[in-house]
Amino acid sequence: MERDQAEELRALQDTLYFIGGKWRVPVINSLCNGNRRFREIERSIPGITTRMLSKELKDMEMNKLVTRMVYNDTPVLVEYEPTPYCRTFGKIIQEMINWGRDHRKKVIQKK
Amino acid sequence: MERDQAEELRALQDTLYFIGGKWRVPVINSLCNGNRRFREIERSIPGITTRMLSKELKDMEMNKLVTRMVYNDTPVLVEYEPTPYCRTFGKIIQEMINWGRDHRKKVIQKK
DNA sequence: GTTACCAGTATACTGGAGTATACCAGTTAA
DNA sequence: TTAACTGGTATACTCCAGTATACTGGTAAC
Repeated sequence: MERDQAEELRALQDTLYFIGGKWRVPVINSLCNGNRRFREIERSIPGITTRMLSKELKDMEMNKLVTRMVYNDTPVLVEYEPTPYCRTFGKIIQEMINWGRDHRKKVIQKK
Repeated sequence: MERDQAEELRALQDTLYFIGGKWRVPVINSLCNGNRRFREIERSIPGITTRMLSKELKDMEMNKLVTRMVYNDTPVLVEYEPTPYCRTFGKIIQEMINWGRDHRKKVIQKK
C-alpha cells in the first residue's frame, strides 16, 4: 500500500513530465485529428507560435511520437504523421476533453 | 467538424489550464488516496516544498477543490478534505497512472 | 533543556518556457 | 510584379513557476 502509492506517484509524474508544457497535448490532439501539414497544424491551434510548434514537432520527432515525411514534389511538401505510440495518448486526451467540457458547464452555471 | 475541433480544443485547454503546474495533480492524487494532514500530504509527495504545497492548497481551497478543516484540539489539528468535485478528476488521474506505467515499461525495454 | 513534531510564513533568487517580431528561399496565382 | 502561400529559422526579451533556506510559535516527549 505504501509501496503502491509511491509507484503510482512515479507513473503519474512520468505522464505529467511527458505532457510537459502548454502545447504538447494540443499538438498531439491536432495530429490525431488528422492534421498533417505544418501550417495546417499551426492554424488548428490558435495562439501557438511558429517557433513553439517547430520546437514541439522536433522534440516529438526525436521521441518517436511523430514521423516527419518530406515529399520532393515541387514545392517541397512536408507531412507529420503521429506514430501508433503517440496515438496511445489519445485516451487520456479524450478524458481531458470530456472533463474540460463538464468543467466549463459547471463554471458557467456558477455565474 | 471544424466547429467540433475548436470546441474540443477549448475543452482540452481548459483541462490543461486546470492542471496548471507541476504539483496540482500529485496533490489531488494524494488527497484522493486519503492523506489529510499537511505534513502527511507533504511526505507523500517527495520533492514538493512546504511553500508549494501551501500555495497549492490555498489555491485549491479558493477553487472549492478542497475543504480546510481546523479542529481546535490542542495542539491545533488541520485537515484537508477533497470535495466531490475534486474527486471527479480521479478518472483522468487513473488514466495518467496507467499510461505512465506503460510508458515506463516501454522506455525500459528500449535500453 | 534540547530535540522533534505540527502547520505553516517570509524572503530572495533563477532558469527556461513562452512571447514577439522579423526574416528566408522557393512557388504559385491575380 | 506584387502579394500570399509554403516550411520553417534567428534573435531578443520577459515573467513567473518552482527552488532554497531560514524562521515562527506552540506542543510534547526524552
